[in-house]
Amino acid sequence: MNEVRPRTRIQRRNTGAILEAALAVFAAQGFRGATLDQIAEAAGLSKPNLLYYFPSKEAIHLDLLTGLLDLWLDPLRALDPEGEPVAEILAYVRRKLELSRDFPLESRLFANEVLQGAPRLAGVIAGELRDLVEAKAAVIRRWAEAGRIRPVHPQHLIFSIWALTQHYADFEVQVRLVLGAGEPDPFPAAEAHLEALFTRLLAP
Amino acid sequence: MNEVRPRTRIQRRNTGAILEAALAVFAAQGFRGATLDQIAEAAGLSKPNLLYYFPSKEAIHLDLLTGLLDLWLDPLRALDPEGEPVAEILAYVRRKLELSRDFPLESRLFANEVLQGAPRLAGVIAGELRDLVEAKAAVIRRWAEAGRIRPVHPQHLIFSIWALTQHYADFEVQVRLVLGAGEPDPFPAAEAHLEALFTRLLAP
DNA sequence: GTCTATAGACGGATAGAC
DNA sequence: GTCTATCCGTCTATAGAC
Repeated sequence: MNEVRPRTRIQRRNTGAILEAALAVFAAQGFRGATLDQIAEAAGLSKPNLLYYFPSKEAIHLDLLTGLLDLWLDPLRALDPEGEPVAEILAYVRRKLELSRDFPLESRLFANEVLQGAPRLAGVIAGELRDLVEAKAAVIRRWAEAGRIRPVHPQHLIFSIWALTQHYADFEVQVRLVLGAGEPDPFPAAEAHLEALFTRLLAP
Repeated sequence: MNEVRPRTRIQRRNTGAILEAALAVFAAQGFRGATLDQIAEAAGLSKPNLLYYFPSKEAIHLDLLTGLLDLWLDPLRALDPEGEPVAEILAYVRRKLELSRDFPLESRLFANEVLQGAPRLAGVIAGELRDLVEAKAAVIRRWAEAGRIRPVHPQHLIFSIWALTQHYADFEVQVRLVLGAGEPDPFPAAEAHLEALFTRLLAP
């Protein structure tokens, strides 16, 4: 199921180029919309050569998704129960927005997958992700009960953070078109806006 | 480019069945992922018969997208410059969340399209939608300047409303899996959460 | 209006030479 | 490891009988 173990320099370079090319194509077209021709072209390889490194289109896609998960969950993992509540949540928002800015393709790959029913990620979402959210929701609930933040539904607070930050990656085209040519980089204003939003929501 | 004009009852029934079936399939699989076989099957027609009513797969998709636009923009159009600011914005949030609850397929059709670069909607987004947002942003800005709501970036406020409400349709699978079987309908809690969020953000 | 049959193009994957 | 050639399945769309 997995790619050729990259022992040599050439193998490392080629599997890397394939994954990078595939990320761009899958993010822009979805799994079924992407073709091996496009990926091979973008990676600078022939189609059969690409299939020398990965056994199938599905295998490339799965490799990308699984490789993505840690990047995606780390910011939430870093939420520190011992920290100052509002500052911790604002830092989480900031880290998540940075992911949208620096890894928009990864965000869109993930969005494509969930949007189409998460056929390959349902297990991880119902397992690993759910457990992590549960744990951090408990932290947020304790903060609220201690009066250190205003009362809030913990899970829906987390959904809000995901929705608001990922929107700037997943709907980037719409954001830019609606703002127009005047404001080329929407992220600074987005960061200020989200900081104000969550501060007013949470600060007791 | 368009479908057979539905003069007879049979034609009206069949074009309706096709559009309904196509909405489900396009929403779940995206444009390229969807096949005419799936749509025909879901509509209870043969594939050639389907192509008697619409000239091409593309034409069905375009019909759905254009038909969707009014439904999608009406809640924002209804934002009343003469109303009470916080109540008006909360009502907009509520209407938008109702769309996510009652028309999740439409939301996912739209999300698929924007996510993949809005190839067919870029014109409308940069034109009609941008103008509408511009106009309503001006209203919000005046409210803020008059001290009737707290100062806020109008466009990013609107993006926030889109992101938060559409998340419950577009990422519905993830929301349900993370919440688990305990809470079968996430919408009541979502509505309460969003009402609190925007009230605290905006109430002066 | 609806069907069977099929054309014609494309996409994933493999064979086999080098 | 990389290539050319190609197999085979699937997909959109059309032809043509009824």
